[in-house]
Amino acid sequence: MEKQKYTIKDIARFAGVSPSTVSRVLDDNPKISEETKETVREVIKKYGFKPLAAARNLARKTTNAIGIVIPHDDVSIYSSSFFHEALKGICSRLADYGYDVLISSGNPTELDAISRLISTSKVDGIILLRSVKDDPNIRHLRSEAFPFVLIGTCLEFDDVCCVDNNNVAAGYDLTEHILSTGKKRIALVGGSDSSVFIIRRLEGYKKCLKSHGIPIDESIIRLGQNTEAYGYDSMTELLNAAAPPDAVIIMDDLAYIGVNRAIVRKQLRIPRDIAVACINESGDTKYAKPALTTVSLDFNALGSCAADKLIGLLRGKQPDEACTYVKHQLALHGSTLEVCGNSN
Amino acid sequence: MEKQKYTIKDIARFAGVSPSTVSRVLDDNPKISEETKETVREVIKKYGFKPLAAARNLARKTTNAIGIVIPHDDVSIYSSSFFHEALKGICSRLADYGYDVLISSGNPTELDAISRLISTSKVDGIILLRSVKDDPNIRHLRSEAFPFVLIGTCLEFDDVCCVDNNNVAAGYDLTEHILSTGKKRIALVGGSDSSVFIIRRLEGYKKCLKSHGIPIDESIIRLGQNTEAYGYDSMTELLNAAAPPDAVIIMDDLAYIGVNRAIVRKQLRIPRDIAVACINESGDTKYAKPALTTVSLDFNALGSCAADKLIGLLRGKQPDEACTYVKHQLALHGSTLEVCGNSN
DNA sequence: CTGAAAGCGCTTACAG
DNA sequence: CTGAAAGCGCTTACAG
Repeated sequence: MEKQKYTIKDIARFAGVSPSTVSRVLDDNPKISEETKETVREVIKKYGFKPLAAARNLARKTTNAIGIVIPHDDVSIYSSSFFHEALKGICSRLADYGYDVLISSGNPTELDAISRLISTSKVDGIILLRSVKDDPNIRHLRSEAFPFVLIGTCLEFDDVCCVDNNNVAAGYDLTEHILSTGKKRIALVGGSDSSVFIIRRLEGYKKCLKSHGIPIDESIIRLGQNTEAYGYDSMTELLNAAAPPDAVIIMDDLAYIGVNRAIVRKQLRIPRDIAVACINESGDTKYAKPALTTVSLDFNALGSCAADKLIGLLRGKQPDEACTYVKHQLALHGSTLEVCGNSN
Repeated sequence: MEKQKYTIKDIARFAGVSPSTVSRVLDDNPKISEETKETVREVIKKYGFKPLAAARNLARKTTNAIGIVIPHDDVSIYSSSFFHEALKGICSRLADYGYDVLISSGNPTELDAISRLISTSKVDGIILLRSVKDDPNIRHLRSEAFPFVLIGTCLEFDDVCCVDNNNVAAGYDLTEHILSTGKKRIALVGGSDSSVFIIRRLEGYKKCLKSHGIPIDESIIRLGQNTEAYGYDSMTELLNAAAPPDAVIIMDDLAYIGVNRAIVRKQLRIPRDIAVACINESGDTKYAKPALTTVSLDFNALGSCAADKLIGLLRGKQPDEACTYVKHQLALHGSTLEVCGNSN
């Protein structure tokens, strides 16, 4: 288990140059002649030499790592594939830049984890996987002037670097599509209205109705929780009302199962009696029959884009815009389109 | 943004001792007098001094970090809360030991990520979040004699350090409970029979039937995939058969929705016509009506236990047993017990 | 119980 | 274009 077999000195000796030169070759320093580089590279390769991170970091006074804190209390953030996908996007992009990703469980709170990461100078920057209203983590990071990027949207400060789905556009596009199929009365179900992303999807929905001259009926907007139970109860109420909707947009994936159950129970046909669409597809929505029209959100891209942006910050590049939007995809299927047979 | 304000030299000067002494106080070295410790600690606290990790690691020739690789292709591993919970367990326990957790996306393969972690000596050990049959990762780690712990069970080598749920017991206990309610014909649905944990749950089921003198009917065992579609199709077939089961155990959470849909469609009463139970509860199973009897698996404990075990290995402690089992919990509810009203 | 000194394996002005 | 030397901030035999 001799981990670090060779040091830069060994390589220098083998290659007949000085350690300084080896170091520069490692860095691809343009001042070194191609000839020397070739020789040294061969030796490096031959012996499988890898510079020791700790030594390099100490000499450079950098950590070459960024930190991530695991949210610990919020089921909705990881119950879909968000957490896993975003993490993957972050890690693989940062690996390209040669950065490590340090992950810390927010113990006892996320703020503690963040303070620890900063004060022990273990990371050069932080990626936040979510934010809440009046977020203490963001406040702390700002007050420390510590480089960070938020995945999500920050309502309080408009200079916070963030990467997000364009939730306004997602809400708008889906509404637009459903209207184009001839439906007139689109209900909204599921997702907490204290979540920023839900608020923004709602915004897009309203904007679209307005632009079509359709009045907004608050009685068919049911934002509460992203759970099956909430979806079932809300949808049941809506369907039992005097003027039931002819379409429903589910605002987040987990509510879908409940909404669908309410519809099945009423023995309604999808999409004839009621069109169904969902923002944020997931395991739950994948096997719907008829296939479910969704807005699919690319969480992996969210992660890699956040990584890009943070690296930019660390290199002193001021971002073009504080918030970068990642493209979403409208996936049109039988639940809003009268095409394939209903094989329930 | 002056991250590292003070060095050990500064603290030594302020405290009127040598850097060596400060270092020893940091380590709580027993040879240092309590008096000196007190003084130095106060200074450390006063200036908020934290030793620079890179310097410490270089001097100690250790990384104080362990690595984790994100599985990238297997939906079933993270679609439940497994990934998130296990990660949390690992991180918070390792933080207690003062270890960092480095996370790497398996890019392009997990094996690449592992090789990278080892060859750049960025971590002292690795925790594997899963294994497959004839696992190349395990083979590589073994051949390098690199310390690692597997979350799961390794069938090939019995000296591999692992932490797992006792899936045999889980299958056994649940079967036992259902038999105790008077049911006789228990079907098994969902979960891939190439997964080790499914194989072991099956083993427990068979063992229990055997011990009760009940013959095993392979025709009511449907192991294939952990998906809603597979659950629905299998359950439908089972219910349409000449001798339908009077109970069903769903072998993994994602198949539950489909199984339930098949039962609802047949308008069967739960548990009177058919008792339903599921191994591994999740978001999908939480809102069932009547409430679902489940074996709940503590993924967080799996993570923290794996952390304990790896730290043990790194400290040269040979583990008492290669495989440690984490306790599961049988949660008995209306889906197998004739108690609460059916509010479906 | 404590300190002076060497060393961990790199990087980087500085000099040539 | 390259090398010698100092330094990054710790730890740890060694000596007392």
